[in-house]
Amino acid sequence: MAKHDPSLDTVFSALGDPTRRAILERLATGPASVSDLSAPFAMAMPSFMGHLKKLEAAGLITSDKAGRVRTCALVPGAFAPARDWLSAQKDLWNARLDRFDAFVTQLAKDQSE
Amino acid sequence: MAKHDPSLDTVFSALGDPTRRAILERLATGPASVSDLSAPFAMAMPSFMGHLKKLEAAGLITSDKAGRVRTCALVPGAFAPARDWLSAQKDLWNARLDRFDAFVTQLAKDQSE
DNA sequence: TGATTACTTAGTCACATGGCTAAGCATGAT
DNA sequence: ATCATGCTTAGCCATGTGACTAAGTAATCA
Repeated sequence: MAKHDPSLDTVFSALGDPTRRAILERLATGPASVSDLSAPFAMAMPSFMGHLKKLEAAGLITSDKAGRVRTCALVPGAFAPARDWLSAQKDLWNARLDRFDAFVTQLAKDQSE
Repeated sequence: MAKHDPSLDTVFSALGDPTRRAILERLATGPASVSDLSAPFAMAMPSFMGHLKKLEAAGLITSDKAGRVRTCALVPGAFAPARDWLSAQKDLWNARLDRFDAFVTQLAKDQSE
């Protein structure tokens, strides 16, 4: 496990906001323009752009401007570091359970001798 | 997928800080007291307690005070909501890929006719 | 009893976050 | 050429975050 992966900071922080998660859920079904994305949200454009900026800074989305329309899309595999950290955490936990189990087993064995 | 799960806010936000992730990694190997946990960090006690408070508020850890020592432990399965959201996101993405694939296949078929 | 330990509370501070309005500026439509 | 659209920039404001010091409290040790 990486000691202090700075990308996890931005990724997890970006995911910690419901607006941003909703944007990602929307983008999972396909690319969309900024105004299309912002339509469901009762929020001024600059505020909304701030969220997109964070998602892009975290590497979760890309955006490209054609004419006056900026189109956003998910970056495939961008969730991997987050998923991996959570998996590694789970593995650590299971390893601990195994050690604990071995300890208890040994204890029982010692007592029966 | 839950529409706006507020617990995801606190969980992901809690994970967005390297100090807090390090605390969780340490706790995955077993429970520890506050001062044991704080030892590796060059940080004043109240600052460190703030992190523990956030982890506990997010439901990721529990703590119990016995005498003057507060012992902290991981809450097993507390990562599940975060893992689930990421999985659901991956599924959405794969569903989109499938649709896209079907679309391309159909397109090729139409052209060949 | 008195000192030490292990938090805990209170208060301060700098900066980040998340929202807003107002105004600017290309691009595309008429 | 003019106007509407789709961002974009700039600036403001309230609140939240993460750090600190200093002082307080309760439990244990000598």
